[in-house]
Amino acid sequence: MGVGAGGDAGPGRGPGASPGVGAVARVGAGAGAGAGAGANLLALRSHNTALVLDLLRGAGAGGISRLELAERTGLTPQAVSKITARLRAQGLAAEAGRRASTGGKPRTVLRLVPEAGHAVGVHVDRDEVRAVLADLNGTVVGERRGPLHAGGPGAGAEVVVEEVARQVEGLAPPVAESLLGVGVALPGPLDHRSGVLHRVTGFPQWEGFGLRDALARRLGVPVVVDKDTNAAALGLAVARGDDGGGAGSFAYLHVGTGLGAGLVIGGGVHRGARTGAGEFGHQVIQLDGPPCECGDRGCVEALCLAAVARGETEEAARVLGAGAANLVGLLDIELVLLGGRTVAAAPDAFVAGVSAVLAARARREGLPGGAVPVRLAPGGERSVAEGAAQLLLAPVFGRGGG
Amino acid sequence: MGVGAGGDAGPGRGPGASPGVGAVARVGAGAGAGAGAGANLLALRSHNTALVLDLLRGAGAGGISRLELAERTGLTPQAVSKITARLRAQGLAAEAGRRASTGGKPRTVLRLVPEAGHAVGVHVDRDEVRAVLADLNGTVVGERRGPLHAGGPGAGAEVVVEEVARQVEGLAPPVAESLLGVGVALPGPLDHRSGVLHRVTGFPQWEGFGLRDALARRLGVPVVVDKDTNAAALGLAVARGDDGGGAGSFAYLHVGTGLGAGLVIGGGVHRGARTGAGEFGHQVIQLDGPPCECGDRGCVEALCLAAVARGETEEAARVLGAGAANLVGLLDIELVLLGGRTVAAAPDAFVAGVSAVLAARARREGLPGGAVPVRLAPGGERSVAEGAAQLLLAPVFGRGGG
DNA sequence: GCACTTCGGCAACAGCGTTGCGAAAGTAGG
DNA sequence: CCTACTTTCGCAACGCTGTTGCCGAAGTGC
Repeated sequence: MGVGAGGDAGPGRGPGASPGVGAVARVGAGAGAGAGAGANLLALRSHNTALVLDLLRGAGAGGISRLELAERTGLTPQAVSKITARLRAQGLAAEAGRRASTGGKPRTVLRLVPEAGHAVGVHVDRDEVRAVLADLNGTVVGERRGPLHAGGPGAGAEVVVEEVARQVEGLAPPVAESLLGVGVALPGPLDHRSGVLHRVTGFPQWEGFGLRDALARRLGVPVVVDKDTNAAALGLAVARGDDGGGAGSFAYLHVGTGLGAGLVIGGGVHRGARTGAGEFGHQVIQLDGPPCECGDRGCVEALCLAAVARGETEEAARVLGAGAANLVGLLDIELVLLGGRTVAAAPDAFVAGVSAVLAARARREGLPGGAVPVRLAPGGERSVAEGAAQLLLAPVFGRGGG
Repeated sequence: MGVGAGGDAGPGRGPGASPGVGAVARVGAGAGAGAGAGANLLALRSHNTALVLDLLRGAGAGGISRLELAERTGLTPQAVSKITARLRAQGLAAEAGRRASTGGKPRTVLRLVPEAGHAVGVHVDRDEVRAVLADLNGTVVGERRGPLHAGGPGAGAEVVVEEVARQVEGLAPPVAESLLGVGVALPGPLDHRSGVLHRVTGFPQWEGFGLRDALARRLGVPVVVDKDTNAAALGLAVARGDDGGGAGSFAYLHVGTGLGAGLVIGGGVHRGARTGAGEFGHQVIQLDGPPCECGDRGCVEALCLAAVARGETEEAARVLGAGAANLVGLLDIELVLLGGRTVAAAPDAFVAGVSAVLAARARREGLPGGAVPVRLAPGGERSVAEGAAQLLLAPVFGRGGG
């Protein structure tokens, strides 16, 4: 029944209960990174179990029958029955009514039991810490906010650890069996794999701080850190659903006080060799153009934000569109999503402006399928925190990410 | 003993001999595209077998012992013994001497039997067709060249099919049991999945032609088509070896009569949603700059080639570097490789110029690890054809690509 | 010649998905 | 109400996977 968080992705919490979600989160058995990648039977089971869980989640409250699961996964109905029986025994799935009959025994509908697992997502912003408690569905079942006073010199990163820990403990007792861990999203470059911060924008004193391990020690649960744009992109990827296990790819472009991006390729966040991918803002689109804060010239961020400051929203959108077109051409993604405060101030203008650039590009190329669509990213101010929670939830459903 | 080519990736060739390489090439069991992605025992075996084959290939003539294979894959020695026994029975692997003893029984060294499988790689260029016959190691064991007279209007794509078929048949009888198939690399946009050409540069009359299926029908063996830059990048990825199963990522930038790129992420070629990724040349780095042939303005290709035409190699390299820096920032890749005739004309200048831009970027970022290295792509004029052969060989070793 | 170390295959095993088959639970028709 | 049919789904046996326990094979070192 219990959902022990295992000891995979961070410091464990002592001997957990029966093998639960944690054991599932491991594998992938796929072409991921890592050394060996040899797959054994446990890996096989974990992979298929995660696949089934992902479909159950995608089905939502409506549920999904065993035979549908079999069709979608390519597994035999009997294999699905075994897997779902295990999930029901673990409390992760449950029967939920039955479909209308088509002339025979009606299909039994299965659904995910969202309460079987939880994760905390924390959004550390410039002046605020926002934490949400999400269940397996990603539904927010608790929220807390608090100011962040770490701006002053001398106020080290420990202050942030303490503030984040306070918010987390206020949301969920760390001994709760269903707590998978805590995901923390914050701006600026950092190393996702090691959990070490690098020159986070606005907080120079955090350079080199090992936030993940410090917070994991403090809270006693697994912790994952990532860039805010990656968290937002992950949240959007989950929200989209993507065929259940699809190869969905899109770029989330965030225009706020800065300009960043989160890339989703094959259903998972693409982080790159040093987990620094997605640096969209300092893409040069105007050789020898106006200087940017980063020291280079003609960056998208500098051009776009300058246009915004001048009140020329159309020009800002055109610049953003040029950067997006470069990105689309290089990666051949399917969708561009726009978000952030600046976009929210004039959503239609930005969507139209970026769309126009991509449409012109598609016309020139003449490729079948038409232009890559541009849409406003759904979700409100809480979406980064929700995405941060998905940093822990997604692996349960086989969305390890790159 | 025989290595039937199975019937996976294209029209089969009738009932093959014993299950061989073809059966291995299928799976991945991973996070690839496709619908189901449910993994069964066959998928598991194929995955692990491909992994072992990849390590055997990477070990080269020196070979590798069973225990080393076990360490590298994470499998138990006994599992490796079973897998290698199967491979030896199929003729894909063989014992090759033994290591020096370390106080006990010396390890038996295993090696790949390259002659157990072959693939033909064809490079269709503007005025020439070049075909190579490669064994499992990728070693070229046969080569043919012939002129291509398809430029004239009216000369349809069938002429090319016939010319390619003639070269292939001259190299390898299509009934040879060890022939896995034919890979064809050609310039310009095309759909890798369906094998349909789109406006191949220089051959407008090929628009919409289903080259893959036409050639497969003509030859009776599986055919795969891809962009020339992707083929070259795949060849480079294989040549690098990459830890055996590593997450190697790099960009191959080709500067010839045009400017293209092949992206390797996670050891496989990244092709994107519509298999059109890697369009590096028409990345805009000079908003409202000089017009490009593509109809846009300020593309890298236009700027770079114009600088080359003016004799300003340094400026050309700087422009290329700016594009490469954008790419590195977006994807966080580990390496940039340069190739093509234009680069070959002044290799040091290009490598130095691109390096300088990336070094400056790394200095600004201040990230650990230093700048992304820039190197000249190894291999000569034959490398695209060799890479095209890898389109068939790579899947045998689990390098499906994205 | 003996003790020791290390490699690698044989045999038994647990666990995976698969297949064959039958019980359960509906609809359709008398 | 009863029967015939369809469809779902679980039990049991099966083949195959990697794993474990064990032992012979083949070296080194004393």
